[in-house]
Amino acid sequence: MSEQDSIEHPVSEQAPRRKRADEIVDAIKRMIVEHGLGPGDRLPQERELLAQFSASKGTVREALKALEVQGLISVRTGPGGGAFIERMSEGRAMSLLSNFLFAKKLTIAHIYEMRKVLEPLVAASATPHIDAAGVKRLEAIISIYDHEPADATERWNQRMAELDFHGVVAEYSDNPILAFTSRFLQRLLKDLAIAQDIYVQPEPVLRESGIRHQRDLIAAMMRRDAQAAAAILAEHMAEAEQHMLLLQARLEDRFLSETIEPRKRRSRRSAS
Amino acid sequence: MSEQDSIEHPVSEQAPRRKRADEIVDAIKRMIVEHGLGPGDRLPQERELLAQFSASKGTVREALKALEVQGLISVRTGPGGGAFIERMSEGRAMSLLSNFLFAKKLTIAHIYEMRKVLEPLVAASATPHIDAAGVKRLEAIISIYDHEPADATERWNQRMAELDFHGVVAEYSDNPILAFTSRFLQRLLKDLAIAQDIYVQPEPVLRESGIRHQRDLIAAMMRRDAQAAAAILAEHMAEAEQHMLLLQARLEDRFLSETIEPRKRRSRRSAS
DNA sequence: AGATATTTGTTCGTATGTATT
DNA sequence: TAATACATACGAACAAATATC
Repeated sequence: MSEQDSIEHPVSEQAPRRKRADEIVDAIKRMIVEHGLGPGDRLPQERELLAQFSASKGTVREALKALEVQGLISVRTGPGGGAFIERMSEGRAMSLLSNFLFAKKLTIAHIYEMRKVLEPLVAASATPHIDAAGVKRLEAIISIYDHEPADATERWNQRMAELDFHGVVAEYSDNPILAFTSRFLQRLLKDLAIAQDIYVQPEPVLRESGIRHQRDLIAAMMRRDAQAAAAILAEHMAEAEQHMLLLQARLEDRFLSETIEPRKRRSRRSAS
Repeated sequence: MSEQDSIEHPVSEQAPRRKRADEIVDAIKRMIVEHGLGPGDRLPQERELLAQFSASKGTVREALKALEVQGLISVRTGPGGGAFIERMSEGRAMSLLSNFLFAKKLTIAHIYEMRKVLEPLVAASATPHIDAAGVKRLEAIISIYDHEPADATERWNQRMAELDFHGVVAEYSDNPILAFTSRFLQRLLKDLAIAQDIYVQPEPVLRESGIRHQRDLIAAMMRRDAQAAAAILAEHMAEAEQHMLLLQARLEDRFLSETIEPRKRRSRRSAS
């Protein structure tokens, strides 16, 4: 059942004896596309599904749970309730993806390697579509961090807002996969443990420079100059990367000097 | 249960009455991290979980199903069987993500907008790590399409192999998120309906040029010239994009001329 | 190869919870 | 408030898969 999603190569690899629940998952998926069901439409209720697949409640329920986790349906109780087609939220997609990347050890360098080339693209593709409301939102976000933070908490909030700034820009991109990737990278930065350490460090001079870049960006977008917008973001990203890597290096130095043993093994434990 | 994954804003929105099965999902997740369980380690068996959560079999099975769909565990029957920690496969991660992007209407232009900047990056980051075995694999792939295809099927296989070429290069990148994104874009191209139409069209001169680029790339990587590798791929991608957009335009022309009505809504679905 | 023990997979009947009217 | 329509949860019994001897 590893790759039962989407349409795969019909290699017909001698039927690995699928489980009933997984068959039902696929059957319901087919039902959805065949009947052209869209968000908000309702599937047959449990009773009917039981009859249709001649399966028991528990089994059908397992199948529905699987679809729910994939973000394809949501289930409501009560009269008129049942399973309804959903469109997967971006947040859920990101959570699912995070589970995959959790094992791989991502670094700030990895993330910025992509942001350096993607954020300029995002800015350029958002430029034709930004409007007054968008500009207003961007300026509201800037106002969160246009002043010295009072304490560590505010400092942290300011760093999060800086990332949100780029998230809002991405909302105006007409490229869905680019916008998603950009925002996902922002979320990874928020989650990365090392980044979290960095975000509570006082920053040297980056803030003024960052804000200047962002105001320049807004101006460029308002005069529909996509090329300029991209150039500004390229510079901004290069600067941010430098800054993050520098702080990271400092943190690691401090960590090493505080540590006695050079390598402290993180012994995975087994329950067997 | 929309966003119970990872740490979300603790807005404390008055306990939306979580479902038992979802509570168990979270409890097991916590159990995994607290005990530091890694791939291959086994969870307690159903019987024990029933006791531990004092829940019924159906309920814990629902929870296990949810974890299974998320790629976190897999369940085996028989003696010594049970639920085992898995590391999510790339294929599964891509399937999950596809479900999210399915609703958005992606175009070839969207995908190549990203590939143009990402593939050069991939090539550069793979350059220090490619080895003789990798070069051999790449050359084997090239040999699939270094000649005129005999029929439509072979033509299609050749186009798939061209995409696989870049997938293999990505395997040697040291940037996990970059490699994943690159390979995901390749998969999207394989799946995109329009792209599938294009791939059965005879190509004009692109093949020789593409193969030349790829041989140049191999040479650049072997002499560890990351910058040259990136430059070659930038050119290659620009050419491929041109080619795809041109063929797409031709297909659309043909489609329009065959159609009586100027705008024939491409209704994804009929039955509703 | 076959028997057996172990563990998940499925079913059925029933009871409880929840939202609509 | 009560009736209704639906999902949610429980428990016991049985079926199927698989490792071990």
